[in-house]
Amino acid sequence: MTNSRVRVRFAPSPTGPLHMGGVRTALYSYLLARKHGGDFLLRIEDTDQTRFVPGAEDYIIEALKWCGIEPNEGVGFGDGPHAPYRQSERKPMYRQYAEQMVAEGNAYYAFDTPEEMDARRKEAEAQKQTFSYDHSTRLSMKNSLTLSAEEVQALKDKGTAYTIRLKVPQDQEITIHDLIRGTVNFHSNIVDDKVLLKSDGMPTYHLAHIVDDYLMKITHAIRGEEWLPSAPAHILIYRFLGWEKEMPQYAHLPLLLKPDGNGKLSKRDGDRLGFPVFPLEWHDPASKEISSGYREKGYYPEAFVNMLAFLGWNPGTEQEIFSLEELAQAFSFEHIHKAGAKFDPEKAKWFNEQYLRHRDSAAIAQHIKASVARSFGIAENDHRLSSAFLEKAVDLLKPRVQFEHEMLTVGAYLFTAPESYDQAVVEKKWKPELATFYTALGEALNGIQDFTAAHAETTFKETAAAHNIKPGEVMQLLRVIISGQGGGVDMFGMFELLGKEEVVQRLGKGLKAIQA
RNA sequence: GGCCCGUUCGUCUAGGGGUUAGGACAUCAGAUUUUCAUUCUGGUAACAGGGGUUCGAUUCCCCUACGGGCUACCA
Repeated sequence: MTNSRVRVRFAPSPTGPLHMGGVRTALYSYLLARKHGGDFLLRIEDTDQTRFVPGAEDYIIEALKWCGIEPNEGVGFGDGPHAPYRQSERKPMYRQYAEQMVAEGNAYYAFDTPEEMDARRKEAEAQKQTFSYDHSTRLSMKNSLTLSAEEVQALKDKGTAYTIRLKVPQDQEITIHDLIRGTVNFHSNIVDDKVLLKSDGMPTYHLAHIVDDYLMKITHAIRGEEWLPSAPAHILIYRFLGWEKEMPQYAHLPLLLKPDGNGKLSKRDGDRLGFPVFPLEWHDPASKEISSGYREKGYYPEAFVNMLAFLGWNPGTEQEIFSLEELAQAFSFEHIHKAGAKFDPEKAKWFNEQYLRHRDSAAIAQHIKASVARSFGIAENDHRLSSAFLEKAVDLLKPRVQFEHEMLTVGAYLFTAPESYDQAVVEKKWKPELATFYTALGEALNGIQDFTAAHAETTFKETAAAHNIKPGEVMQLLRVIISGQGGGVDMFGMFELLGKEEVVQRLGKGLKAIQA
């Protein structure tokens, strides 16, 4: 195992949209593969036909693409040497391994019907116990352990539905070596006889993932902590199949927890607390319900991935901003925290803010151009849509927002003249005798040849001085007159951006509105 | 209930037998910006509890408490 090529798989079930915890699992898997120059593959675990959700598989593929964590092998990514990568299409491959275990006495046929199982469970429940199909009960059930070979054959010939169950040996210590948790011991008596092959002929997760990991030469299996309790059964299956030496190294990741209270992060928490739990917006085909996504909320995929990487992992240094490539280099299991991490939506926003700050203004300008045009009804040839104008606006707005789309709301006054003026400021700062000053200022501004921020500021100060007015007395109201708001971007920078005509025009209009 | 995993500031975490227990988010205060935001500076704030082991435990061991996961012919 040590010398073989690193091959890591991400194996989600297409039962709905991939949630951010799943994306994190995919990310860590990708990072590990990338770090070692190995393979990262996507396998779709669709063995439960009753839970199939249309669109879920495409969603998973699109989400991985958006995040930039693309498999180099598997469903949606050109398949590869081990095709097919969809377990439903691999159905014929699994049975023989289950049968092999039956033949060798490590598994058995079970003919118990769902109704019979239910009855047993209810019975146990009545006595405040939990029914478990295991060493203690298997001899009281209807299976090839309790039935004669002839009876079993007769049942099978009749077409009676049956499952194949793992025959867990008694009184054994099963040890698993987890990459994150170290050695974990289980007693075999508490491991139940898991179903390996369902009555519809499909394998369960337990059998399927092992057969596929073995066949696909997987070296590392990274999955959520919820799988730790079934890991001993998985070890047993590898052992019975004679594949223990080829068994991938398991890593059980801590869970993502809700921001408030306790418990694992769920879709509900997102709705309740107003943050996305899915990478992409999801339209549920059955309920028609829409769940928000990081992409649609305006997150950069790089920021989303960076944030996700830090939920349970750290580089051991104080650096927090990492590109995907840097993450791949720095990634290691030693730095994965063992406890679950409460998700903090505020920090997620902070990551986006960092990426926005460092993004090239020209790129942002280009990116928001269409929505600026749409939001403010600006025609294609208008100078406000020129890259020069947009870039300056972006520079002004950049330190004030966490998302690009906020520039349109926070900085609306840069694109369109105000319709109303902050009343509180007007009441506080307006005095009729100031009218002469503002009128004079308009004229002075209009006289500037080169209408730069610096010239506008000088003119403003000179005009104020000439009128015996301290800048502080008229500054904020001037801002309100031009932008409608008492606060905002650097004022003279805004003047330069808007240009002389616009500023003078807004000044005249604003003054009139205030005096009215 | 049983089994397993876990527990450092409000949150994400670093650290590790002897430290002023470090950083980030959030928060508070000051400076800058005559505003707001940015930026800068500073502050508040943590080793769950109890036993060991040890010259010395937050760090190692045990117990307790608390939290989480699992306990399906779901993954």
